[in-house]
Amino acid sequence: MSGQVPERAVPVLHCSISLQLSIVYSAQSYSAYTTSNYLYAMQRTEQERIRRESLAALRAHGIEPYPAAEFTVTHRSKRLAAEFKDGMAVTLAGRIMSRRIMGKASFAEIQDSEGTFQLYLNRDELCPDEDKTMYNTVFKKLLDRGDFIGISGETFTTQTGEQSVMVKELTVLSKSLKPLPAVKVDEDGKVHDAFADPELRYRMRYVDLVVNPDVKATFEARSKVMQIIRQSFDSEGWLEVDTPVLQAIPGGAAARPFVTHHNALDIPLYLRIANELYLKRLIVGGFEGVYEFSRNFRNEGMDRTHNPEFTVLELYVAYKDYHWMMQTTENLLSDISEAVHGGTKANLNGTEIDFAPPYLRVTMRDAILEHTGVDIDGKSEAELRAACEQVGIETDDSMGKGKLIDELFSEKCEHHYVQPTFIIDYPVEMSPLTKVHRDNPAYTERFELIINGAEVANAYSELNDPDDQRKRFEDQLKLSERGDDEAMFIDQDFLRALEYGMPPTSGIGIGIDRLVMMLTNQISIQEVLFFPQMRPEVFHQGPDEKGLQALGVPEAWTPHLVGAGFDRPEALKGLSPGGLREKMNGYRKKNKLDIPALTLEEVETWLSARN
RNA sequence: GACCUCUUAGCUCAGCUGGUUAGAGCAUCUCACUUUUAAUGAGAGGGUCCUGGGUUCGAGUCCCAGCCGGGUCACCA
Repeated sequence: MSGQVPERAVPVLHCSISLQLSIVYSAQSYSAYTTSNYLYAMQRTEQERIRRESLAALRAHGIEPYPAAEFTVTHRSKRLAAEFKDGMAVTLAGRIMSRRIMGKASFAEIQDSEGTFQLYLNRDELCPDEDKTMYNTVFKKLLDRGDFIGISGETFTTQTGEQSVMVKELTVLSKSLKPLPAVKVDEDGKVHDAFADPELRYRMRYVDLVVNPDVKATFEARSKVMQIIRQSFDSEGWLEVDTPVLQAIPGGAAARPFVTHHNALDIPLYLRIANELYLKRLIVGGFEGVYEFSRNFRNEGMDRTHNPEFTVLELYVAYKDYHWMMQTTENLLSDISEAVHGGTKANLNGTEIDFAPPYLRVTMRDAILEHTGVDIDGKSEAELRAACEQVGIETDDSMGKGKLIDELFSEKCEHHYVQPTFIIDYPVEMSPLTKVHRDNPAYTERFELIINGAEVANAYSELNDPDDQRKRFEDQLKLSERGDDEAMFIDQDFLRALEYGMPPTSGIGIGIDRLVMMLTNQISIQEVLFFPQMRPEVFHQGPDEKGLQALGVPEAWTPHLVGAGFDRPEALKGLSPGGLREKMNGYRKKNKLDIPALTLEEVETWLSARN
């Protein structure tokens, strides 16, 4: 086809409809072209229909909208902007994000992985010969916002001073069939008509990432955080490892696990709630430092700081203690902040957080004393329970000393610590995997890092005395018998490993999702997870006339069942024959259908075939 | 799991005390336009007002139930 305006009239329209059907009903025979299928295809939005027409028209012009061949670029947008000189020959690829068509010349924005760049398309530059199809038809009519193209051309600066590429060659790389949200940014950088609905953004993160550059930046920061940690740990010679996600005993933390079943072994398996006990086994095995970015799973509530699956960086280093780990942690966080922000300071919800070391160290006893007036030192369980009641914390009989102290801290103290603070020396009852404090056996060598009132890291001088560890597990078992459903399971193999001997070791778990939240000024964990957990979306599958006919519904009736909303066999589930008959005969009357009314027997046959 | 709240065009949103054919901007389509940039000018099309009941002469609007999302709480070392 040569030149001139595209015919979007009847022939192209037919072509596009048959194309839609072949895609939508590829699993069915092509003869499934019936009234209701036609209607279903027509239910697409106008904009989608037009894009499919353009898709078919591109093919009619001999242009494959989804070519297989590699397309090699010379530049990406950010680097090109940095190295920009007039007169460079460049090749770029990306998504068309906007077009400003002015007759025989146009401007367009192309977006690649680094950002956007302006293109200038001039009819006679793009099409120096007689045939102006590529500009008049392909670019102006058949391409849309969202399509991927590759271009080659020459750089120049426009009258208004904008870096641009004069396009000499244009290659269609991929046609987009759904319109992107129409987000616009004005000259003050203000965003108009933002794509902001959280449900749509999380369910269709791919769209979110395309139209919201800040979202992309958040995830780039997340990746940067992990990259800095790897670099830092690898340079120490510590080993990145993988340990089981499917565990027979969900150990290392106290939380409700997800349960699954292994068929061959015929046993229940749990998705890990922590990987701690496995990494310690590796220290027993002789590695000096091991770390893992562990995806953990906890079958608990979801809110803006909890997702059922989340990522914890666990690090264990032999011959170290928790003081060393505090220094290591504050230096690491400072380095991470430098890498992400170019400095140690980060803004979080209007508050400036400073990651520069050293961080304040406050013992748990002092923290509780300061914020509640209660001195936990030497208190019995009964005294602690009374103290809790006194400051307005509800208690019950299942709560032991550890849990009572934990309530005092998390209810009354934790939120006071906004700047990074190490809360240290936790009571022994709430730390079953931690070595007792070198100076006082009522406490343990444990710290948590609190930032903006939330726990970001948890670390110990690891308990390596096997007999003490066994006793601590047994204490947990007693708690569990009292009804504390968070108490830990006993892992006999882990105890055996300790009996072979584990060097003194310090370990830490850093909540990566929360750390990224702190560094990227996000108050919801969903903003730092590409695909946060959501209730599954219900998709409308479209009508299944063959399925209805298999139940005995005559061909004359199937389109009308579909029209009345009974569009698949499943839609008939649990209906009463009388009710369905009445409804469909009513539909027949209302639409003046020229087919015999349904009998009760007929409808009963369909339903009994279904149920 | 409990309570509160929201859902209107592809996107962002108006829609009063229930009242004619549900509106706007952007996006889309048609036409014009060879350095624009939230391009511009003229015209056009586009709606399951989340779903299902109810009240009413009449429901986007009021009532009841429910879905999805959001929030608060519970749960959560």
